Amino acid sequence: MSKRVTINDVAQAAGVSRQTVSRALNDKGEIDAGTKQRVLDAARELGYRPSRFARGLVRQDTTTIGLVIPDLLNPFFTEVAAGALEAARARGWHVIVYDTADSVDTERGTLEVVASQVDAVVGYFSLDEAELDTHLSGLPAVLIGREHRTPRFSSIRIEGAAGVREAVDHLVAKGHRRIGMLDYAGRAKPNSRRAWFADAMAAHGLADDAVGGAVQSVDGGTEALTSLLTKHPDLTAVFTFNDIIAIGALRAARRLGRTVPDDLAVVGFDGLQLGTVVDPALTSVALDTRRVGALAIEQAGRLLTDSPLLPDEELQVNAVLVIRESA
Amino acid sequence: MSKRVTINDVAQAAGVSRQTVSRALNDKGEIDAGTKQRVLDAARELGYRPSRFARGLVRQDTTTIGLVIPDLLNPFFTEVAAGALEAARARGWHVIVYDTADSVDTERGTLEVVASQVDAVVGYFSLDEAELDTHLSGLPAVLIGREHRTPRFSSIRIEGAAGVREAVDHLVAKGHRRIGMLDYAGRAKPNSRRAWFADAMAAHGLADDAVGGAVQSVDGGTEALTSLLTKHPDLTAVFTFNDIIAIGALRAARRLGRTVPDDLAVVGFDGLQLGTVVDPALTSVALDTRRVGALAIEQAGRLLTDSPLLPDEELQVNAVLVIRESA
DNA sequence: TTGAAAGCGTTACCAT
DNA sequence: ATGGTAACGCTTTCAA
Repeated sequence: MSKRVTINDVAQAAGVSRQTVSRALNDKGEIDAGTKQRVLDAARELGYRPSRFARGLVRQDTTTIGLVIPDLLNPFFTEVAAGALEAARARGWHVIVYDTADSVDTERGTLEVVASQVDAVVGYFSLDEAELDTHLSGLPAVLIGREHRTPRFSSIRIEGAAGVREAVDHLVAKGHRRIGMLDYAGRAKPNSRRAWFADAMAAHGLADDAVGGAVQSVDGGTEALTSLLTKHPDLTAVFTFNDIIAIGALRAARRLGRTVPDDLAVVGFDGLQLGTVVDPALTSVALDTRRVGALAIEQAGRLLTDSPLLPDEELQVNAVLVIRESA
Repeated sequence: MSKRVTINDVAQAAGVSRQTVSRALNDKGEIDAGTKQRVLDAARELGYRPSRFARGLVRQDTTTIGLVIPDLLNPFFTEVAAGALEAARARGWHVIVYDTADSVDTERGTLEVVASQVDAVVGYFSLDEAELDTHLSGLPAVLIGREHRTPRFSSIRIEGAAGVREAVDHLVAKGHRRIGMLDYAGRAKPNSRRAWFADAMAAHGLADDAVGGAVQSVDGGTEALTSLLTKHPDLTAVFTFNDIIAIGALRAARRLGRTVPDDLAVVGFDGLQLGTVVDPALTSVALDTRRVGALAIEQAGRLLTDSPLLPDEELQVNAVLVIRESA
C-alpha cells in the first residue's frame, strides 16, 4: 500500500495551507476562485481522498447502523433489509449489512466486529442476551422478531395470533377440518407460530395432531409435506411456518398429484413478494416486512439520541391474512 | 445526544492513564490483572465505547468496501452481493451495501456519500464514466457487467455469447424453428444479450424477427410475452433477457393455456436459484453469480493495495446453459 | 481571502 | 507494569 496522500501534500503542491485546501474541497466559500481551482487541480493530480476517519473524528455527525441478518439469500430478510435501508437513508444514516451465514460462530465473530464499526445494531440474533451483551459491549441494539428480557435491549415484536386465527377461520369456512402444520424444525423450543396455530385450531374444536418439522428452505418444505401427507393422508389443508416452506409444500403437492387449492389448501406465513410469483399464488399470513425494518431503524435512532423510545405497542407488527390462490 | 464518554473519562474513573486503559481494553498484556479488572469495570460502568474514527485513524488497517446495487429485492443482485460479502469476510473487510433504488438521482446521491465512507466501491452503476468519475473523486471502482472505456475504472465482464449459443442450439435440436426473444425494455441501446441471441439465430439461419421488450419484473415478463405471442402466435420457444422476466413469461404461458415446455419452451438468463422454485423449473443461461461478486471484491482489493490487477481474461464470467424443465 | 493553532479520541513508541 | 508524548488527518475557531 503506497503512502497515503494527505491534505498536507495537496497544500504543499498547491502552495497553500491545509485549511485552504479544506475550504476548497468542502465548498466553504471565502476563498479565491483561482486558488480554489489550483487546489482542486492539485488534489486531482495527486489522487487525494480525504480520510473518512479523520473526518469522522472531527465532525461527529455520521451515524452508521449495523444490520445483522442470517442470510442475504433469504427473501424474507432481504425485504426487511430493504425497509431498514430505506428508513436509514431517509435520515441520512448509513447501514452496514452483515450476513451471519446462519451460523452461531459466524454470529459471534460478526458481533465482535460490528461493535467497533457502528453506532447501533439492529437485526436477527440467535445468541442469548447475556452473550449478546458481552460481544456488543454496550452497543445499542434492537432485536427483531424476538422478545427481550433485559432492559439492556429493545425489540420489535411480531404479533401473528390474530392473523393465524384469520387463516384457520378462512380454511374452516372453506370446509376444511383436517388441517396440518409444517413447523420449523430448527428451533428446539415451541415457537409462537406453532402456538398461534394450536390456539386457532382449539378455538374451532379441531384436532391439532398433524404437525411436521421442516428445514428452512424450499426443499425442506417439499420433503416435510411429503412425509406429513404420508402419515396423515386425510389432510385437506396445511399451514406452514413461513412462505419459503410453503413454496416447497406447493411443489410437493404438485408432485404427489394433489391440486392446490382443490385437493390441498396451503397457507404460508410472512407474505413475501415471492408468494405472488409461484403458481398458484400463495395465500399467506402476511407481515409488513418493510415496516419491520423501518421500525427497527427508528428505535435504534431513539436509542442513539436518548430520545424517548417507541412504546411497546408501536413496536409491534401485526400479521394479517392475505388471500391469494393457494387457499 | 449526551456527551461522549472517552478513554480519558475511563482513565480518570479508574485512576490510571489512557494508555493503561487502552492496554486493558485491547488485551495487550503487560498489565496487572487487578488494574485491568478495575479498568474494565470502570469502562462498563461508564458505558464507554471506543470511537471507531479515532481507532481507524491510528491503525490504518480497516478496509471497507462499498457495494452498490440497484435493488436489494432483486434476487440477482442479492446473489452477487452474497458472493461479495463472503469474499470480503474472508479477507476481514467490511462491506457497506447501498441500494440505489434503481434511480439515477438516488445513484448520484449515493455515490457522493459512498465516496467519503469507503475505501473502494464495486457494483452496478448506470451513470456514464465521466460523471461517475466526478462523483467518485478518485475512489477505486470496479464496474460489474459493463465495459469500461477509461483506464480509470476496472470491470467484471459477463460473457454470454457461448452460453446463448448453447441455448439456441439446444432449442433447435429440440426441433424449434420459430424462436422469439423478450428483451429488456429499459435500455436505449442494443445490449449484449440481444446481440448474442441475434448471432446465435443467424448461425442457424433462423429469422430473428420476433423480439419484444419487457419491463424488469415478473409482471413485465407476463405482459411482454402476452403481447409477443399476440403478434407472433407461431412462436414455439422464447429466450428472455433474464430469469425474472422468464418467470413472468412462464406465468403468461400458463394463462394463455400453453403448456411449458411442450407448447412453448422458455429459456432465461442468469441461472438464479429462484428458477428452481418455479414450476416447471427454469432452463437458463446461467452465471456463477457468487463468483461475480467475489471477483469484484478481489479486483477491488488489488486496486486498493496497488497489487497487480487481475488480467482481463480472469475478469470474465462465462455463462453456460443449465437445462432444467422449461426447455 | 488566507493562515496558525487547537483540538477530535485513539494507539505506538519510548521512558521510567 | 505504567505513564508521557507524539502522531494519525482533518476541520474549526480565531487572527491577520
